[in-house]
Amino acid sequence: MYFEIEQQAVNSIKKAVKEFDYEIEEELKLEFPPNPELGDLASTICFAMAKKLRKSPNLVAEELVEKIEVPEVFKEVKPVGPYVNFFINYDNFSKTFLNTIDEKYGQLKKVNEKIVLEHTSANPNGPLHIGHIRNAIIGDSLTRLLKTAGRDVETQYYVNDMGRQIAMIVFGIEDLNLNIQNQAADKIDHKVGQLYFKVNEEVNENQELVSNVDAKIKAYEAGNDETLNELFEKVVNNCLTGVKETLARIHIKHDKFVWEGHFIRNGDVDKVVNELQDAGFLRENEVLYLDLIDFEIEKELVLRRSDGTSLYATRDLAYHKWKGTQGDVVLDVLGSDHKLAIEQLSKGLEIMHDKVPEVIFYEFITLPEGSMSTRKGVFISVDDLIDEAVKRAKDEINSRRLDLSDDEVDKISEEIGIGAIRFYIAKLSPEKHITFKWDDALSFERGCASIQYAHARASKLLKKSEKNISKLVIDDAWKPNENEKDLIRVLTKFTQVIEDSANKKRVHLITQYCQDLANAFNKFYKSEQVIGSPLEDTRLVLVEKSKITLKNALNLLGVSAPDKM
RNA sequence: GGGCCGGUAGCCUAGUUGGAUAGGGCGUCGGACUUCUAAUCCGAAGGUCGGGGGUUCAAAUCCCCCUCGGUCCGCCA
Repeated sequence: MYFEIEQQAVNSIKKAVKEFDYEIEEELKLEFPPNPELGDLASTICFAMAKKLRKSPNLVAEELVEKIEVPEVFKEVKPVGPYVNFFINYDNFSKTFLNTIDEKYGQLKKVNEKIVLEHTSANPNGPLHIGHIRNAIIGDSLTRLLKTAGRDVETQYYVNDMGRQIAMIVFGIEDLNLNIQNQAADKIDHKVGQLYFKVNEEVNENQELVSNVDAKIKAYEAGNDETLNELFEKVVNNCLTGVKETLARIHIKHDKFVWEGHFIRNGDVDKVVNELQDAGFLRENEVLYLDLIDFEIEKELVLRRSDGTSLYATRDLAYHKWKGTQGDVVLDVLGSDHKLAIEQLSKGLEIMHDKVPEVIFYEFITLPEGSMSTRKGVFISVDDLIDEAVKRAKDEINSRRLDLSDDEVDKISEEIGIGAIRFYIAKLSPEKHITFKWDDALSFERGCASIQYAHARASKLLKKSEKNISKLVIDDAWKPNENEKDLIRVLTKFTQVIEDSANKKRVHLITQYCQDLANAFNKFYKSEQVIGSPLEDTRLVLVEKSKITLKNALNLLGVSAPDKM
């Protein structure tokens, strides 16, 4: 519906512009004026026209507006300084618009584009910590956003089973007599992390052990020792089981888990090395490396160690080459510390004429004391973060509601706790560095809880009315008042916000929309009587449509919309 | 040393393809619960957009210098 009104406005401008000696070069885009008093849509075309016509933008705006035939949905079009502003006629428009909103509101038309999106991909050497969660939340929110914007998205978790970390753990089990199950922790991934930490301490004290770890890496890569292979796989699967549980709790599920070892066993890694060799970009100097000096990257990319084994980058190259065959776009969510690595990798892919990934980078989350490290055992796990969030939410509910059953309290505190975490991460633009503080992350004033609260209020109201919502009809004579108009105005923006955020691949724009929508709804709720008002049915429809939009908007962020709070 | 990212009210932050009074939130201060849940609403105070130069009719936004913080420059991943 929004796109249709925008189109009408654009057409009316285009038609009017024909009366001037001016060619429109680019596709006309409208924007939202900074506040509703200035209208609902605005065009900036007069700046460009002014240059060609050698008149002031303000004058052009006045002349242009005179030529514009006002389309029916608008009440008026007027020049405001250099802008041409359109005012929606809410008396006519509101009913038609609200009737277009159904459960699918926000879902845009399918576009023919398959995206392979890799996110999280944390090493399976311990539990997820709050550094990883930013990757997971950005990746998952982006997936939801892109799907809603009509793209076909497949998510992948790249499993680093061949790295030094897993070899360390296997070494700990085989040679240091450590056992995963004996570690002091509840969850299996935490047990793996504990064991990894212990092996690190041992190896740090006794550097000769490093060669034993190297031997494990080499043997696993060779792949002839069945028992060893099984042990590697068992360690990784153990850890992954715990990681998947954590992700599931914050509503994240990957379509595929792709093991890097796969690309060794199927020969893709060798093929990649050979292909680059044939292309003439490989040099040898004990190690085999990719020389990128011609591409203005001074740092060479090592593809084989002096003992012949491959490196992370080698396997990643094979993985990305394959990913390029699986979709139209390869999208990676990566910490900004990977910038150089991915640049090198992209050059490698370019040399092979393969698809180069598009990358969403995010800056680190650090603790006030400094950065986190699984190796040193210094981190806050996502499980601990969730537990704390849910606990705080529970205290909050218990202080407000005494009429709920224990089961209800548990369910709601889980929804609110998870929401607070996801919202906190999603609302910041990814290039912003975060110093983690509990109180910032877990705020229930405003923030996510107030949005969920708006939804709960809407639910309660609909239930309390005891009417058959699907049968309600909007009063033909309804002329929305200011609070109603403000709410409708925000509702119309939803599809535009989705399209815009999806094009920019920036999810934090959605959080602001959620906040705006909740604010508009809460204000309406506070100021206007619904049940018992002469406009009861009409307002109930408005409440229901707001509820749907709130729910769908929260869903883009992986946040659930409770019916009670 | 070089590359990349960030610095916006007491705190967190949006806006960075140049254009409307720099938009939110927290906190502070003052109001609103006999009325559909006050996790709410209304109002107010609070800004040298890190600093300095420059380009422009117009700069938080573009260019140059400086500064503070993060990060990368592994035969780690």
